Amino acid sequence: MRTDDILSIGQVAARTGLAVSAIRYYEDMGLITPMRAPGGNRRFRRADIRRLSFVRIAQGFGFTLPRIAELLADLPEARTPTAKDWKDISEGFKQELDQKIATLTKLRDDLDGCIGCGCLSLERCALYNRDDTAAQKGDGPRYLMGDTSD
Amino acid sequence: MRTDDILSIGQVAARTGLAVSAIRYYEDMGLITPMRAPGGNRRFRRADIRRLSFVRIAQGFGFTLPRIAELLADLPEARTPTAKDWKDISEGFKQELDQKIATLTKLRDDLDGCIGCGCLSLERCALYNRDDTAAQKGDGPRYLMGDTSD
DNA sequence: CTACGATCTCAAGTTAACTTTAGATCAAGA
DNA sequence: TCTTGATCTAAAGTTAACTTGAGATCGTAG
Repeated sequence: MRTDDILSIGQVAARTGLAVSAIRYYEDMGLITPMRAPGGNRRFRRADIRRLSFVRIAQGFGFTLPRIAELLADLPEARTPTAKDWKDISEGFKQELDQKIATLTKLRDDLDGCIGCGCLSLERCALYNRDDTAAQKGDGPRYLMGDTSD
Repeated sequence: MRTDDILSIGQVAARTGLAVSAIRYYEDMGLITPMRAPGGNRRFRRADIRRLSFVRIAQGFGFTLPRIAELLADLPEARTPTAKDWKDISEGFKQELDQKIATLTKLRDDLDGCIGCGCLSLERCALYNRDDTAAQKGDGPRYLMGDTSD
């Protein structure tokens, strides 16, 4: 009994942890384009499963489905892109990732500082007070991490 | 003309980039509890603004408002928590952050590898094919990064 | 005191991302 | 062939996170 690398929607659901309905929805949204059996049933190749993996991960970081669709449309199987096109696209995404990583890391490190000092209150600690001096000196200071403007 | 550290909802909206309606909504959800002027208008202290910052950042990483409310309820101004309580809570959040950072970093690095090799197709590259050998040898392999199960 | 923009509350509407329902068809074992 | 579970489509329902609208009140420059 071989799995043969071609899966039904139920099998894909089991492997990815996604609901069958969600997988169909993603197809409607253009995130995947599974093949069809003669009878009409969807047939998933491994590439489809990988795309679904990517969807789940990206979604966990706040990317919207349209944005993910863009990334998936551009990244693999793009038709005759120049090397530069490819690189530009990937780099753009990479920069987004870098940005997110930086913000998250900062958040974590601020938290680390807070835990380390044992003050029991973020109100009086690193995460919240790193701008205290700056705040004294004017009208529109930008507090906190990475200038999300407060 | 001092800003005096107490702001109206409109000023907070201007500083944070949030819509006035969103700020009111966050109050309904229990994320902030601004003071009130005698007439009933909301008055925001800097602590409120910081909480709103935190909301925006956490939201950008896919945390839900109820989850953020939990974090905000537990982290600052908790009433008489033991040092251990505090630490446990913070560490839990820190672990979530670490996890997310790890996943993101991996995603980025995989992407880096792909760009580096110039193959022009993720289909044949690191991000997608790191599991090829494992896939050959069985029935339920877990592909891709960090075992999100496909 | 009088405007008039900023806020207020409460209720209803919107959007994204799915899920559920209904009724029909596919697929594989007994 | 029959039956039973998996899939199919299309449409309607759900939930989170807001926004919009209506009508009243606040608050401050003039």
